[in-house]
Amino acid sequence: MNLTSLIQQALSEALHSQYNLEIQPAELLLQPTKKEFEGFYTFVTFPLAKNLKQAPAAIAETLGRYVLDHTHEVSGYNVVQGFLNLSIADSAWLDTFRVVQLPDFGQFAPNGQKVMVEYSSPNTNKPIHLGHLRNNFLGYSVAEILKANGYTVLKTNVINNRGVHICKSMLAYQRFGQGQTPESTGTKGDHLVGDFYVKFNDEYKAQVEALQAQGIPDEVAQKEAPLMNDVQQMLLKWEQGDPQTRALWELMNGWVYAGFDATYRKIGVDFDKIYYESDTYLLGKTVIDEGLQRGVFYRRPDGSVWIDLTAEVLDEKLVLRSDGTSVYMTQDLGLADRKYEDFPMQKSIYVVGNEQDYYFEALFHTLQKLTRPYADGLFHLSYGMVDLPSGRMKSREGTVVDADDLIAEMEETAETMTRELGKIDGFSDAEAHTLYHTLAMGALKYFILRVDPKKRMTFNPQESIEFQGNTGPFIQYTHARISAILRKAQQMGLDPTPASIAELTLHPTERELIFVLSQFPTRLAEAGANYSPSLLAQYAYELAKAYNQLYNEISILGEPDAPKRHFRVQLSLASAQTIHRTLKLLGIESPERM
RNA sequence: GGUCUCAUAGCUCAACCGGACAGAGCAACUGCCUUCUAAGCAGUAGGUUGUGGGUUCGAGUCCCGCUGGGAUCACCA
Repeated sequence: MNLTSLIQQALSEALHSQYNLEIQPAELLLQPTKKEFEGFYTFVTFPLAKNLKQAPAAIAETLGRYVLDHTHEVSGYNVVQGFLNLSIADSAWLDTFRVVQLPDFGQFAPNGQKVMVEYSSPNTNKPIHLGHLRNNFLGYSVAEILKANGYTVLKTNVINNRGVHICKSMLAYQRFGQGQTPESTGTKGDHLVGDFYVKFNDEYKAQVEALQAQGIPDEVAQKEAPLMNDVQQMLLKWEQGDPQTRALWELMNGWVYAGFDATYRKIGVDFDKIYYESDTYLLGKTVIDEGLQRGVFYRRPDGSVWIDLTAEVLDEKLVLRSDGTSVYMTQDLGLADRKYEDFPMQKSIYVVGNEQDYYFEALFHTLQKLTRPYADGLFHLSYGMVDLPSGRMKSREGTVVDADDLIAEMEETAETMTRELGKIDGFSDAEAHTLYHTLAMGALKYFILRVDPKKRMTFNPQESIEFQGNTGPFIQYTHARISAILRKAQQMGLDPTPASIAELTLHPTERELIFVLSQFPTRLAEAGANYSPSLLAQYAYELAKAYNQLYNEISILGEPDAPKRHFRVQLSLASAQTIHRTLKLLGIESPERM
């Protein structure tokens, strides 16, 4: 039993014996004691005052007395108004530490539940940019966190590889591509295709302006521009399976996939299953028929199909166009069924920006009305947009921060700083470059993941490459620092593996560190329940901080007393391992040296 | 206009069912490397939590109003 539940148990008994009050231990909430007070755990007695008809301080005093007398883990208490602060005996801290050292500490047993996490879901026209990075980092981390919480997780990626937008790139390539390839131009495939998408928009804009100059009104000009007609033609050909169109489509998509793969590998995210929209976009039509038959949907005179969600405080939503072609909703209905066939899950998480809150609400309500067995487990992990200090990223204004560029820049910074600090003595070139990449990704991922996913965030390129303070590299540094100590300990013949620990008097920083270490499972569970990597990012920071405080106050290898020295080496090992595990759940690597 | 959402130190972020004097980092200023990695540690300064009410032992947190951002409400994807 861990310390928290032990104390809850004791308090529950105290309430029973002193006040004849029955409260379940788990309902007696403890909070960490504020630093300015003595103690580690605080129990608030205000809520009990009315019930027990006694002053909060008196209740705290009574409970404190009882717990101190009956629980040997509690070594003291003090009362401030209605706050009961409990101090913990060193022997109890050592017991706690023994649990922390166990190999399965913080590893939740399989819970038999399946969860699908869909994330990334790019569009094959656009190389990955900063906004996508938040999606990728979040999705990956949430999936890993859920695994650690005992779920069986399937990571999926739905690639939006068809439609008008793709035809735009294809058309521009046909007209202006001159047979270029990623190889011939030395450009990553996704960037090459993205360039043609931009090219299309430029040419199209020019045509529209030319028409406007002839006095043709805006809307007409936009529709009548020859390029737009050509795109519609091409889309039609694609849908009819025209071999030439399909061949070009496959060629260009192939380049994009290769480019995405390279980026995914670089940022360290992966998927168990990839869905291509070209394979699934027709699936929804049978769902439409089913919905019509069951009266969930209705058809308007023009042939379009709708669902009435006004009772859900939404609106009437179109689910199929009057010409019988799919809208987004149509596809997602079909895909939802397909996902469940492939992986019968209890939960299905869609990692998508909060601009689509309304859409997902409508989608989920629709699936509810269709009484899908998985409908209750659907969850939209809605995250806030990433702003630049100058405001929102706008592709039209060229203010989009490209992921590949950003990472390259951060690697350069990492290299500069590492060299300045003279930290690469004894590194081979390859090792040094691995380190720069590890640090760059650590800085970037931590910078993005430490913010509550639900909140909109500002990405300041200057601050994201800071390596000091509350940053990824600070935590990585702590890991490297501990690794150095462990290497030295090994040379000295000190065995860091868990062994019997003598009864010791602990230093305050040791107690604090054990306390933080012991919190790992709780924090992991919270992060899982809230789908929030930021909780773990914060935890990693607290842990690194606690270790560094200890490091500065007491000597580890220089400790003359052998049992103490041995204990501190073990404490160091447990700290390094827990930092490593926490960072791993965030998708961040822990270097041995830096 | 309807709906949703956000507003905390100069900047970027915290604050677990409502709990103690609202915490970190950056930036500014002070100290600490002949001892395990100073990408570190310790400290100073910085706040009427946008604003006005309400609920209660207690409100950054819950409710209502106001102000100011953002998103969304397509037979676009």
